Amino acid sequence: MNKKSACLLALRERILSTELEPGADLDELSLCETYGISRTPLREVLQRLSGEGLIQLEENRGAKVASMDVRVMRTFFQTAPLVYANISALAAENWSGPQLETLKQTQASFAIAMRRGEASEAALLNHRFHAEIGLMADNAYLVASLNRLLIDHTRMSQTFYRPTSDADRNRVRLAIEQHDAMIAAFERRETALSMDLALQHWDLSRDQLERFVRPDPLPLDVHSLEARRHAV
Amino acid sequence: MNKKSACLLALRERILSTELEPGADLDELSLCETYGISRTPLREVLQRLSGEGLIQLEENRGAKVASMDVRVMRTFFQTAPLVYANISALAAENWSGPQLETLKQTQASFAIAMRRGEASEAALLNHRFHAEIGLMADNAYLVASLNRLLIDHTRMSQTFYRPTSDADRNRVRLAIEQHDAMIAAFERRETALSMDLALQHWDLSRDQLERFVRPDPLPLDVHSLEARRHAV
DNA sequence: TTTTGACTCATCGTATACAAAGTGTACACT
DNA sequence: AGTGTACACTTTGTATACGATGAGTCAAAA
Repeated sequence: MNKKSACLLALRERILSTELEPGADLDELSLCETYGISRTPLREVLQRLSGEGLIQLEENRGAKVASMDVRVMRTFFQTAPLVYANISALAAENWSGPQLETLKQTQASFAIAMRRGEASEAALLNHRFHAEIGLMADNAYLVASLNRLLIDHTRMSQTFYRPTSDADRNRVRLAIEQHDAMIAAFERRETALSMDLALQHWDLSRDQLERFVRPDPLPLDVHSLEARRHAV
Repeated sequence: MNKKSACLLALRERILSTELEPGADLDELSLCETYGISRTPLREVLQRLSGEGLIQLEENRGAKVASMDVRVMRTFFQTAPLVYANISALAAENWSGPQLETLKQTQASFAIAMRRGEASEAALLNHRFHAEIGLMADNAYLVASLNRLLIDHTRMSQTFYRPTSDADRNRVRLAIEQHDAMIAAFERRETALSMDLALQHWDLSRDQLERFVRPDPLPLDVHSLEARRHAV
């Protein structure tokens, strides 16, 4: 029971951090050994992960980490702003109890991880931040979409949290500021503003992600390569 | 493998048709007997159903059919038009291959079931109709929301397919016509029209569902009761 | 009479053993 | 030499037995 949920948590993180790469095969027996449980509970964990969209199960052919082909990318970019904006507005409207406090703590941890350069940790905490906004929205239907989006978003954004230039570092700082602005908007229950901030946040993220999907073309000659080197 | 998926299908239908009522406890052993499989595969089926949002699993406390309390209703009515409209537009844009043909067949079966007064069958075929539109939309993210919505929608609309008045029968006929109009719009890839038709379809459905959620108040005195009887 | 505690029983969770399916390799035949 | 088939091995699927947890009941004490 405890080991099983530990296994579930661990596999989730390993998939989200792309330590287990999209499309990778998962071997039941070795996973059993790793997490010290037997096949029955492990298979239940796999069923759960499959339900969350993190892995894909094929009859008599084991489990694979959910793939991220180019076809789904398009729909990702198409769908994300709609869902993020609405979830954000709903969160401002519906959050209750200690949820905002929890969100603030996650944001604090996120900022720290970022400052320390712990890239994977930062990506997971960013994931958690947005998942918690989903909980605040209190809309089981839309959250289903949100969680699917966040899986791919987190996996794609791995590089984002390993900034290699000042421009990148600025973008990361802006992202953190946007999180703070969102928290403030939620606190005041400013629905329209929350929606707007979510869209701004998305714009930033999208620019970064598109670079991941469609990286800068390789330099054509030595001169542009040199120019590039100084720019970075 | 065959018996297992049969069990999955059957349980899905029994839940959607509210033969298994929201909140009902599910006993593993009796389900094993019913479907002729042992507990291990049955539990995997339950995990799957849980992933789809049809049942809820509680640690050491078995499985319950997903409940439908009033709190989620509100978010249902809030969310449905957004998702249905967008799914419909995407379906018009993205359907491919034999999907439209399949949809037409489902619609035909639906109309027949309706004409024959097979209420449960009609509700399930209506569910399938909209689930197929989800597949046509080809957007894994939004479809996650759609499927959650359809679960509750189908369960709530059980009464809809048992029309008891001429007015109700007219509404059902209109619903069937709207399905046909949607198919035509998809066929011509008319995105905007498809979205509009989905919203019209939703309006019709919403009126009916609200009656289910908030039924007409009981008559206050004998006179209004009498008037009511003639109206219906 | 009510409340609390222990005991029993039903039900859930896990491990292991066995059966089935799929895959890869080696050998033979064309 | 290339292809096809058969056999063995790896991996997945299922059943069953046993251990653990929670719920219900009965009795005893306050």
